[in-house]
Amino acid sequence: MRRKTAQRDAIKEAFLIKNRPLSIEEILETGRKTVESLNQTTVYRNLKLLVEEGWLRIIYHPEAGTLYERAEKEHHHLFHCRSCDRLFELPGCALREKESAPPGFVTERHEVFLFGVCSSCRQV
Amino acid sequence: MRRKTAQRDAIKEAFLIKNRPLSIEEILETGRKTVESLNQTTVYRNLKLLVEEGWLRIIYHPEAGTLYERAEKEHHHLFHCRSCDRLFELPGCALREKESAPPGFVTERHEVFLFGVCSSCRQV
DNA sequence: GTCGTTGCAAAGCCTTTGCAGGGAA
DNA sequence: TTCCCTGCAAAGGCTTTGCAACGAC
Repeated sequence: MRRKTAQRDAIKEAFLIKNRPLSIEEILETGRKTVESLNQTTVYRNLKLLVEEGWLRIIYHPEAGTLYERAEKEHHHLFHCRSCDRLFELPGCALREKESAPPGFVTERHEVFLFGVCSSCRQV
Repeated sequence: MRRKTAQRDAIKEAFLIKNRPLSIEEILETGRKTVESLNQTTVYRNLKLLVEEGWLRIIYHPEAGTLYERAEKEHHHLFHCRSCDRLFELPGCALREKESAPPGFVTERHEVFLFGVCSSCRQV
């Protein structure tokens, strides 16, 4: 039986507030605004639980490292701006999944990481 | 000035022999067939050098972990089979890069990881 | 002989585990 | 009261750094 704790609520709340992929550090930082004593180990343990129960999804990003995001989010691609180092969630999907693998292969899901310069940085 | 060493040659040779993305462990294992004394630290140091000089490229794969591959390879996507756990390099590119990001964003490169079942596993 | 390289050990990250005390139900 | 959860410390992986010896040139 899973119990309700202030720590776990604070961690979940961090995702609802920020509404974007978060690093361990950001989760800890944001969660501590609600539960000051929030411990790093507790964060790791709860992230694991939340991934197991399908509330979160893990992302291994080449530039940003390990991130977590809400699992219920619609499929999207991540764009990393090399200028401002921000990560953008892009709507839609420009991958032709049916043509993504040779005949006989069954593609069940995919991850796309885009790299370049975002529109704000472009204009400067 | 860079010197020619048996260790570095053995590491490069591993990529030429295997001709696919390799993990640290595989590089070490393969390299030791040529230079028995090959040390893990030496591998790490040389991989860093080879990435810097553009001979290798690093891949952070969600399932396979950190891998290295020859930088001169043509652009391709990686397919991971959840049944046999093998990694396939797929020819071609099914991403419509121009449409991959919103107006104003400039996509310079991308990485695509596909997940599913390969044709050999499918047939069993 | 010079100084880039190597091997070994130690140190550094990031993440997980052990354990006793604390708190939800 | 039960036993899940937390915090702290210690331990585990993977990767980097320090240092003395080695060896390419």
